[in-house]
Amino acid sequence: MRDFSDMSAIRHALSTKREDDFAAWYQEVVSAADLAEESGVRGCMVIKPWGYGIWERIQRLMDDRIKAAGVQNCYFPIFIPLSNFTREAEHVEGFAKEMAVVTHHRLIADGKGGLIPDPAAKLEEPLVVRPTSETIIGDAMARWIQSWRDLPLLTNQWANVVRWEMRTRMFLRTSEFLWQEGHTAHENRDDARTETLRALEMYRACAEDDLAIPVFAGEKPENERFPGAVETWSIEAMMQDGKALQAGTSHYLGTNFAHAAGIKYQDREGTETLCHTTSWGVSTRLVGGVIMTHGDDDGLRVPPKIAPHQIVILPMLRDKPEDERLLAYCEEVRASLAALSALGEPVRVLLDKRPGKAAAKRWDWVRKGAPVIIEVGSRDMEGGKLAVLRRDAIWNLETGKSAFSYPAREDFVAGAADLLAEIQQALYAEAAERRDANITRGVTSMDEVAAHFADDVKYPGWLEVQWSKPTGAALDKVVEQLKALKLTLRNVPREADAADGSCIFTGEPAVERVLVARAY
RNA sequence: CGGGGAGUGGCGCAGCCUGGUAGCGCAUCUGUUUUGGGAACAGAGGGUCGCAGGUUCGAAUCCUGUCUCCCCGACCA
Repeated sequence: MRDFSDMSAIRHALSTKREDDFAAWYQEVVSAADLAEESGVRGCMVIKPWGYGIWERIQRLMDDRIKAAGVQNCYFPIFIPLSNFTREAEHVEGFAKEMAVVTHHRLIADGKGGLIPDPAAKLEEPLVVRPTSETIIGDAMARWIQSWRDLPLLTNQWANVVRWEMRTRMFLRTSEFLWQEGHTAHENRDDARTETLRALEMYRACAEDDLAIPVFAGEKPENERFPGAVETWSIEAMMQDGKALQAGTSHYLGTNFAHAAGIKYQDREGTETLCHTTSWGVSTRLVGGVIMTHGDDDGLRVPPKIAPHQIVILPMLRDKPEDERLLAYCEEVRASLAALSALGEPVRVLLDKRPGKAAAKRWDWVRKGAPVIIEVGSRDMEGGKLAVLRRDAIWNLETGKSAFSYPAREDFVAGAADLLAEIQQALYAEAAERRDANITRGVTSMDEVAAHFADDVKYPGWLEVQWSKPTGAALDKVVEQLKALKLTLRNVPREADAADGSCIFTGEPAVERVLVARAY
């Protein structure tokens, strides 16, 4: 991994640099960019307006893609009867250890000023707070599908889910998180697999085009499969510390869940047949991915497509009567920018009229990562100019000062849409270049793997190795070997070259190339 | 869930070992002087020290329990 910067003389907006302590830096960004805060409830966070605004943008863009594919939104209950889970053995085993369970429906006074669950109000059957909704949506599908004419059934829901995680991190792994889960049912394997891959490519497009995060889309190895799935596919992104983040998953579930829930249809010949189902999801974890892909030592940098405010205007108020004229001028600038269209949508501009010095507010917006920050003083107003700061390049590396430019107002407005598109592209290019520079190919032995990931190697990045795709016990052995080095198998990228060597683990002829990395 | 660390004004911390009426920096508010780039000075407000018990004349400080956060591990689409 290349150096984050050689700008040691610069006074950055954060106190922790990525290079010094990436985990501490991450937490500082979450708090300094005003994204989220601890709630006092284990593993649960309060998502603040700027953080939620980014999530809402992601939601909007993803929802458009989902609907464009003909998938319809629904909403299913948060509570799932415990017995639903016992129908699919692997599924229950996969989630049993991390489920929150509701057992009572009433509280009574404990006589000591507190409240306890009323023993008389114990539920006949405990309700599980959904960790994912395959089982309850499967029930609905079984009711909704009778004929081949009812297929495919394409549904999605935006919801919160709860998984009682042992170790949590803001956005990356929280006990409760927000996500979308698509659930579809099809006539046959081919149709279901096509849908699984459609969703996967939708995630790739959203990650790369909207979040500016380059990803590898590919199939997960057998040991990483979703409980109950026949195939699990993922998009994998490289964070700035070289670790991998699984940013979205798409599963081909075969007939496993259809069998468990009785999702059947009469085919064209009148034969009762099990459906083939899929499920796919992305979550608020994507916000964590944005932070660790685009954040820098001054805070977050939000790609324009998902920035709640793409351009922020800061009037240099003096707390004097002439402020009014300046504000009126800034409002004109705001209106002319808001009338533009950039990246396919109206430009989102904020005129930040809060009292306070422009410089202080500027650093606020730098930490939050607004793509473009404009400062306007009375002299700018007289000269018809603006002071413009691009968040993706805020430092003049020669002077160590903020890299303001001072275009004429009309020129800036005329070029604003292009500027936002350029920033979106620049963030993607920077991330893609960094990722590609940190993937090593051609490693042919476990000794080389161990050396590559030795403790004194600061940014080992990822390996792409050839393997024979072992299964069962042979795969378990590989996983154990990698685990000793804190490594995991990520996925087999669809676009990877064909194998032409031997398996790095077994020595047998290789059949494909798989990514190996440390992971979140 | 195992090992380690931590919870004291909004934020960051000191005080705790060796109990004796709570302190610093930043932020906030007021005033003055400034101000084209993260202002200076002066003054003011704000905390039952995570929570619950216990020991004691007296607890931020000692003891027990508990909750939450951070790091390592186990676990984890």
